[in-house]
Amino acid sequence: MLSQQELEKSPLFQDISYEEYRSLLTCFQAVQKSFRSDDLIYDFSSPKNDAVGIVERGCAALIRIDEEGVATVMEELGPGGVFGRTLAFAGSSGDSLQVVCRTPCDVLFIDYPHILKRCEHACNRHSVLVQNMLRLMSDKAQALSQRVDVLSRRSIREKLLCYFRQLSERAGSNTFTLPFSLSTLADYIATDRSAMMRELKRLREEGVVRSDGRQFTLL
Amino acid sequence: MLSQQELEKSPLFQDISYEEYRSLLTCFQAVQKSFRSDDLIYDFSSPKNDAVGIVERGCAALIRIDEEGVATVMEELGPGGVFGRTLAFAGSSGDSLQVVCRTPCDVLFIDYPHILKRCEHACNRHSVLVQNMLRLMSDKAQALSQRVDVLSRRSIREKLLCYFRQLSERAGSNTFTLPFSLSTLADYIATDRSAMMRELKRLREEGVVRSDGRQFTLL
DNA sequence: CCTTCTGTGTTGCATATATCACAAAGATAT
DNA sequence: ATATCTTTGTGATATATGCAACACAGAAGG
Repeated sequence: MLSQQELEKSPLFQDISYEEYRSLLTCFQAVQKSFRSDDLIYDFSSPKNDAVGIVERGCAALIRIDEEGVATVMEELGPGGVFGRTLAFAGSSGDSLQVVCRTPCDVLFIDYPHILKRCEHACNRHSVLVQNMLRLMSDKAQALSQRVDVLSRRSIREKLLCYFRQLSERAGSNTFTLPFSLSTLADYIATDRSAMMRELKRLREEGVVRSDGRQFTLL
Repeated sequence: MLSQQELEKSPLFQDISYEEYRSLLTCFQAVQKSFRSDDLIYDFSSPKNDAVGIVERGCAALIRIDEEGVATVMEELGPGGVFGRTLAFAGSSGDSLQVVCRTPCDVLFIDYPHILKRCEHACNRHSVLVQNMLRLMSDKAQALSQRVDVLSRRSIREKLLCYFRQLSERAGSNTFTLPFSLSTLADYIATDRSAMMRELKRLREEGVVRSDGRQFTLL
């Protein structure tokens, strides 16, 4: 349950009053849970719940682990991040898909079909919520598009540069900070870490980028 | 302008009457246009319009062309397909992004911010439309997720198998048909065509798949 | 009919990338 | 402080992948 102050910051409950918020929680059979770092938030392999999760506070990550145990970061989920079976990955049967807590999190679970169904009460707050949800889904689609943009590049060099340009654009500056470690970055662009390090060194030597730890500058 | 019959099939205007539909078009300053094969539907490089396009009928494709002129299929857009600057690709400055007509198309262009803004009339049809739009965006997110799932695999072999499993699951059968040519498939999984053909041959030889033209069977 | 184009199938060769292995620096916990 | 991690950095080697080139079939179009 969010406090009144937290509610105002919530991307999902924007423009919704505290009273409306409370009645909506009931209406949608919503459940809010808190997690600590490294907690398992959600496991797609257990087919029990078809709920949708929305990150209200903190950070989480969607991880895929394939048959050989290789882990890949599929998505980074900040506040407003949405995840759920219905809107992700058929999940090639063999591998497991999990949402893992990065920093202490509040996550709201909602029965998604309930949102898409027309409310018999035709309640006004419902439609505001749907509108907010649409905003979140647009953001998600955009984030995924950018990911595809990076992954569809044909070499490590191009992948790195593409991702750097995205970060630089987001930061509004030539200098920016990686949201995760270099090891995770290799994972994110779906290549071998050592190969990526080599390419990174080359980029530095050629004067294309400058880097210090996780801080980078495009030249 | 859709006919009454077409309207019922439209994914965006589901549960909306013909009268409501007509008043919505005005309300959203929507414009419907028709295209023929190979027509350029939308170009992201021209920053004039921030509209969102929805494919009502026919098929289109979102194509990226990078500095060196290499084209990559970013998305296949069928009926219900959504595209627009706000919900895709920052587009690494250098390369151009276009939506191209595949089969004769009807496309509806809507001013997107207008949808996300709250309607001062609080009209009921508006909220139904938002709900339908949410459904479309969910579908889009799901499609993009699956694409990421494929692209994040580390070898051509794994990419192919992952994609095949998706198609097989979608078809509900071990046998399925590719939605496009083998050449385009290479493009879709972001690898070299000849390298893909080689891997495909190996898969056939090892008895992992059977294939005849665009028809495949997983064994 | 011939021409032109796109899709398919295959090969030799160069090289980018993965694999494995090791070492040092920082982080975290005991 | 010590031990145990993870992260970063680098190199030698094997291999997967990209590239260029060619041949053939079928479709589309004049």
